[in-house]
Amino acid sequence: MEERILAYCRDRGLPEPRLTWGWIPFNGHWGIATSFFQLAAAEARAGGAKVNVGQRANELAEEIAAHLGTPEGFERVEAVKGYLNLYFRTAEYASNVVESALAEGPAFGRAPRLGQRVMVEFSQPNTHKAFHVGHLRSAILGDTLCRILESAGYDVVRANYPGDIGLHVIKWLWNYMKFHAGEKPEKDITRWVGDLYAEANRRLQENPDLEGEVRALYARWDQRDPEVRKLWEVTRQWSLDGFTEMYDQLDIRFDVYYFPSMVEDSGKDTVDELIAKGIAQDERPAGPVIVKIDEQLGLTQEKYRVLVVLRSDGTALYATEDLALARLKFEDYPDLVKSYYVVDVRQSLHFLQVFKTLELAGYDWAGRCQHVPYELVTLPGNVVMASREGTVVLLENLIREATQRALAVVEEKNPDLDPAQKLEVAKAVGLGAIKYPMLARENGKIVTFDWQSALDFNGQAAPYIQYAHVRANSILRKAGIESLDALPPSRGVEYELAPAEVQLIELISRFPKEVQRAASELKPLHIANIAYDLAKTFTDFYNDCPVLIADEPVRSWRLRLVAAARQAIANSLNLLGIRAPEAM
RNA sequence: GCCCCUGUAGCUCAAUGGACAGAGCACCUGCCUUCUAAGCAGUUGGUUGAGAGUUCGAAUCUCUCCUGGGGCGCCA
Repeated sequence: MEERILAYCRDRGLPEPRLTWGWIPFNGHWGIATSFFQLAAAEARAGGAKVNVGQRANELAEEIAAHLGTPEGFERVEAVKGYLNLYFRTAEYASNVVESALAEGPAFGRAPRLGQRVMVEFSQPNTHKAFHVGHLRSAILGDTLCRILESAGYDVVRANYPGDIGLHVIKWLWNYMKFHAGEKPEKDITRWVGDLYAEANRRLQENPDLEGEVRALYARWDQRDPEVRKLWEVTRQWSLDGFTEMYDQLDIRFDVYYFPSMVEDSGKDTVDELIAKGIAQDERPAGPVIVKIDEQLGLTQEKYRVLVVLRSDGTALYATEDLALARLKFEDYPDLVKSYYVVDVRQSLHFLQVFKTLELAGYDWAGRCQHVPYELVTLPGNVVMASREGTVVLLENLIREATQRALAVVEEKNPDLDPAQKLEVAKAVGLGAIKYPMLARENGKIVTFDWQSALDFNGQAAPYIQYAHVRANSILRKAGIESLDALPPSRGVEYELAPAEVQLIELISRFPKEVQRAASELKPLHIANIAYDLAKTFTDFYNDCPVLIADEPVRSWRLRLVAAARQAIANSLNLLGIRAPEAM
């Protein structure tokens, strides 16, 4: 097609146009479009004469439309306001889209394997602390990115990096040894652990004299006191068990766990290496070990500034551990083409510094490390969630509340459902309602959490998309179609499609491209958008186009379309980590 | 002081540099004897923070301001 247009322009002595194709943005029309404003403008520049570009573009579009006639595979060609619109021969394309969605099934939208491995590190919760809604975004964003990258053809390693050492752990241990010795968590491990941490802080605030005891305990820790280390191991595991419960509920899993405690020593080795290479400057004991990155790079304007890689007392910092962790990841998986860090935006400079320092140290994989920043989840009034301030919404509470609320709605809407299924639906809906708002906005935008909108199951939200899936499923069930094999055979489209049908097919056809785009831009938002658009368009179809009572051949074709739409909706929900219930 | 992000309808957010800037929430008016009303239809609502520039064309790119948030040598 492009060839013919280019040839036409050559023949006419027109400048070579740069054609960019897009979809025709009108509902119910299916095809591709390009504009001739650029060509008209180029022509005007070359000619030097004053012309009305818009008008000339339309003339060109009309000329070319006339020249093309109606090419093979297209139904209609028209020129409108400077655009050349090529309408697909609907029947043929519609059939291709629906049949490929049905044939590929759960793999619809998935790209062929690339044979390339990437790692995504996400959800770095602190052991010995509460898990609250503020921690949820990294977990959900990271999980969804993994699903998207996997679908785009990558082999994905899902990594977690829980903070298992530091002052907060010592405070917790101190409180436990002094006031809770011998106690064990029963259920709600994470809540119990979090409460003890809050209690520790309260005690220390009420009686600052006790901080001496905490410092003493820290010293014992540093000297690797066996009793302290043992207790740390046991209690750390409690926390991790609690996290695992939480991740299970959220349908999130990990392939590998890294811990600061694993890389504390190797981090110090890395710092020694940096000093030996002359990259880091050792100012101990008067000062810390630092890397003057801008100076190393010969920059006159400050960009990377100075990274402190080791405290003056020789103890490790976050940066110390991150240097070693980055190495460890590439030791474990030397073939990583990318090593992503899903961490909040406040650490942008930190990662810029760490990765640049590793590059200075000569590690060629340093350029493959990439920070994927996201903004925080705050409470109304821009209040940051902090366990010490008590300004948190606990994840358990949110899940429980959302699930209960969803259960109440199911009871009301669909009382005949099997009780076990009601619970299933409540979980799917409750969790979907929690996840969707975290994914349906730019990573760099703050999510303000409030109970009312978190528990609103109406409108642009996961339950709406799930409901569209349920309706599609319901039609097929009533038609007696239990599996795809029971669908009427494919005979192509033998009637003129309604606008709602064309629109639905167009969206289904766009789904695989959106997966690619979401993967290359690392933006789950695109999937959240296409999922909602699919649901919305299916609902329009549902209202406009009866299926079960339609005459043949309409009925048979629409049943296949419904099955294809159900598949596309299910696949998009799956990428978001949201379950698609059969009924609700 | 330097750097990053952000600003779109009353609120929360969308929008490959392109056709009338779209949804949801909220408000108001209707629609269950038709494939599940967690739905649908309709009404109301905009000088895309301001100003300049690039471009045939700018919410989108550049510059200068302004608003809000964040970061900047021993916190994580």
